[in-house]
Amino acid sequence: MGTQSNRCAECDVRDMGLCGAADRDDLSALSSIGRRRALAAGQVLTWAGDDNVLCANVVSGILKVTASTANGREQIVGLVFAGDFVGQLFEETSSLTVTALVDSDLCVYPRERFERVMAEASSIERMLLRRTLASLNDARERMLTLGKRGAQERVAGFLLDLVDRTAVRTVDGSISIDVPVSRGDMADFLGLTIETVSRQLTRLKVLGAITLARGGRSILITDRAALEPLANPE
Amino acid sequence: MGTQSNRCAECDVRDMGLCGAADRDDLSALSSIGRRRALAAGQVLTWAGDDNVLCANVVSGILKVTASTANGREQIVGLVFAGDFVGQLFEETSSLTVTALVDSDLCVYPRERFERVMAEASSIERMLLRRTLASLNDARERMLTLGKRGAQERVAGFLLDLVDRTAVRTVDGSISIDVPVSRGDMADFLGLTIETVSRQLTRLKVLGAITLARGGRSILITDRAALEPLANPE
DNA sequence: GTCGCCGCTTGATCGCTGTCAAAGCCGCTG
DNA sequence: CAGCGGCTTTGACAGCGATCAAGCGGCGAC
Repeated sequence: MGTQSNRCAECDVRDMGLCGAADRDDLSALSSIGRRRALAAGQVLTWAGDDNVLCANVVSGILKVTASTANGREQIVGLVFAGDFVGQLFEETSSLTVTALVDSDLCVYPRERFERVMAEASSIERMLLRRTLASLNDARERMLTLGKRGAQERVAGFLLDLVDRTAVRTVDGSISIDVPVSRGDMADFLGLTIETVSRQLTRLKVLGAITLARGGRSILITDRAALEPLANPE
Repeated sequence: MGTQSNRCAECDVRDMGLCGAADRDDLSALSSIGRRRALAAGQVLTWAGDDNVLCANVVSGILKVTASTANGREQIVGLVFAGDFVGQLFEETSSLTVTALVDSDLCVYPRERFERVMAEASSIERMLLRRTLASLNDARERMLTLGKRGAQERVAGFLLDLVDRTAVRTVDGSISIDVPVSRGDMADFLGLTIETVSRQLTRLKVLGAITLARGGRSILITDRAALEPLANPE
């Protein structure tokens, strides 16, 4: 390890994200500048304010991207999953902090070299454009949530999003989901406080829509139909 | 008129935005599918939920891009100025409504044809990628505002942004800015209500940081230094 | 097993912002 | 010039979510 003996061909995300769209030549160009890197839960990849020297593809795990105000309040502005790309291309200094939420593996590139490779690799450029447009749509949907939705709608909507992303259907009609983040991260993501998130979850529990387990980290959706109108009330 | 007799070469935004980066061949390809279109203030270019058939470059004017919840609450998720591109590429149906805030001129393209032209025009693709990345950064900064900042910070910050974008310095130290939107739009943009925005503005007036004129549509920044800490408190 | 820590939950209270309502201001029309 | 209508401002009040402060519970260390 340490070298790029991990060729892209045997990468877990070979068919996902940027790499999935790259043709053979472009992929080998990418592969020559990438380095594998493991990040433990809680470790930071990039600090806001630092020189913006790297970007990466996520091979496994989940990262959070946070923005923060001058006086230290934090907002999660994006979650990054396996196959996703993370980094602020074309910016000299980074305004965002990127942190691993769970143990994660990345394929890290020097930002400027990545940009130069990409300029010659139109298949990669095209894919990145598509993904960036998709991220922009996500961001806009979340702006709507942060600007106009109440706490109950935010929490219920978040659970439904999680279901669509990582659902594990169980024997009876219920759906089990693992919440990959702490209550604090959930609150930062939703623009709420820990306490409000917790209260909304117990409200949902009392309503019979969900049950909590494993110290709140595992949620069983017992009545999805009840959740929908709470997330999107008439 | 009605034809593309308005060739790109004589366009007001020839050197801005997408067109500014396009090389000669790419530009003529683009020019052959674009049509000029004027939009009066208040007119809608695209409705959320409709088939997503077009995209455009803004030649002059200002548009707002809004997202809305099922029960009708609206959030402005972006403002589009001269030289900017607007439209949701690669989406079959649009989730956003685009409305002119002031009389505007656009260069409108059929979305799918634009995508096909772009696929052959890497200079355009590259420029669009850069702009989309910049929009994403904007969106994330705004998520921080919507999630974590108070009303005073939002309003003061909005004014400072306007100053940086469209300042008209006057004789004494003061700075005059035209607010291009109604109080209602300002509120939608900031995730507040009309009344809260109005109250914050009069608060700034009482503090001596600004004075209002023209029914609130023109704002004189009399003490920018006082505004900064209100927008970004320690 | 038991202790201690950390994250989650629950409770009480406060303040900000939204809501509802009315009045003011300005430009426009006739 | 008078009257009207839309936008803005101001006021009173209520509600939601933040804040402050205990409890609770699970998990690991010893």
